[in-house]
Amino acid sequence: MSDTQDRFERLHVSPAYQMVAEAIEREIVSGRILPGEPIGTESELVRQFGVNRSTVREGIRVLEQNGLISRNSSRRLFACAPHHNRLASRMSRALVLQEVTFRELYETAMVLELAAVEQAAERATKKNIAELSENVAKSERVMDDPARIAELNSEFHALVAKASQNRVLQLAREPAGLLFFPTTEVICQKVAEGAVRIVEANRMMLKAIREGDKKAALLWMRRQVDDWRKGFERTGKRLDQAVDKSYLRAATR
Amino acid sequence: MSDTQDRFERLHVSPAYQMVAEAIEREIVSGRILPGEPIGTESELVRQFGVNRSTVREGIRVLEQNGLISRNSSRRLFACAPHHNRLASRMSRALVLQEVTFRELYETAMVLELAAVEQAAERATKKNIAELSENVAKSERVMDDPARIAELNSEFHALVAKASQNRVLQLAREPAGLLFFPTTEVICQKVAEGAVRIVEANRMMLKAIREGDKKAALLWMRRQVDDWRKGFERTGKRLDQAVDKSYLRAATR
DNA sequence: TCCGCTAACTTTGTCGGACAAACGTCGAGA
DNA sequence: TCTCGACGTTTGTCCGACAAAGTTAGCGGA
Repeated sequence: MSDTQDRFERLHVSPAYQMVAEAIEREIVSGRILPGEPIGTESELVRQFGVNRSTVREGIRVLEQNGLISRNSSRRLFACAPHHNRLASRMSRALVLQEVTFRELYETAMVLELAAVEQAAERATKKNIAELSENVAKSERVMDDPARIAELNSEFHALVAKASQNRVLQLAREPAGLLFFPTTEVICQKVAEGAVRIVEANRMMLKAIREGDKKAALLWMRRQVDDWRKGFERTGKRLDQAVDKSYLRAATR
Repeated sequence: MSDTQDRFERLHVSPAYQMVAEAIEREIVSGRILPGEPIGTESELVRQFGVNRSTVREGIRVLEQNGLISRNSSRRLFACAPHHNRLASRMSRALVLQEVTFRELYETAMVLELAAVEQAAERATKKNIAELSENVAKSERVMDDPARIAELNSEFHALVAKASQNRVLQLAREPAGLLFFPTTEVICQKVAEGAVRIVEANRMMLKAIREGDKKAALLWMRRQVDDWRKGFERTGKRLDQAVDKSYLRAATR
């Protein structure tokens, strides 16, 4: 047998559940099924694909995880355009499992946050500014609650990215942001003036964004991220240490 | 019945398949199961969790999509630290379905590629430089094949990001990169000197990285991304147009 | 003794059928 | 007209089964 020349290369057969997933995925990605449209019941899919319900259900799990389909309150299936935030927490988890260091996080956050605030100063809408204002106002009311400050600061930066009107940038900064900003809690606990400086910087960034003053916006963002590094080092940790798994809880909700 | 005060809030019961997935996820994320370690057979999991095999299999699909477990050649399950590349293509798809514009892509790519090349100039290892050199050499041999040039250029930028030794930055640029660089194919087809300028810029970036010359590295990167925009506009498309679904094929492989 | 081959055994992918709980619907009664 | 309950539908889960592919053990030959 083995003396005959191989004429054909092995053909790889996808499992049926994967073909089900891919078939539905194609319909959604191509736009033939629009976000919000129902996919049909499981039995319906069983009938259409001619496979068993268990098989259909495995395919559904795949698509659900990819954010391409979802179940509404009544558990019926419908298509949805995956919002990147859903995927960002997965990426954060990947980063932690890869044991990335705080330095990697810091350097990347610096680049992305600067870009975000610069574009925000250029394009923020009234609504964006209102959201940022409310965030700053809330922060000013909880200056002595490090957890709350960290949470609001995280939200502030997400809002800045949103104000940039650049969804690609929003996506790019999200995974790092999810890991980076929760660390400000520890810093606020250890460094007395931590919270004050954070909220001051945010207030100044808001002002700069409102006035369209890119220079000032960049200045205060840089100052805040720099502050983060100084504060971080003052808590006794080193930048080249890996980001702890404990930050995942905050990042993955 | 309804006149009695609500004493308890509705308790939300997760489906069994989800609990299976979460239980295994916890073990991996916490480090009690290390990447590469086997998870056990389906029957084994059936025995441990006391649920049906169909239920276990649905849980497995969830984890597989999250990149936390995988099947090796013999289809046995084992844990793995999700490599972000796996997730990046899903993010690219999310971006396309959100109909992000080429402008968003361009602006973000500019920021991220500049940061990547700057850090690469600072930290590239011999191995990184060898990889980059080989990439440039390959490109020089296929100057008249736009598809191949686009592919190699995409790889070049991925290698630059790798040379930055910053995995968070690598992750952040990947989704945009997957969509951005395939577009160079069309540009090379329409703009005569396109391929020449791309390869020249890459050659100069390689030189700058080898010499640790950040300034030059930044200059050539900026020039290449600027070139992209000019070339893009010369093909008759507008920056504010949404990224086409057709680019997904290249991005999701 | 060591190596290769065959025959079990195991595991995965798929199937058919089944049932309880939750949900939606629709008609009867207030 | 509005409310409520019976009914059918759908989902989540279970059981049992089988073919195909992979793995292991044992056997025979060199």
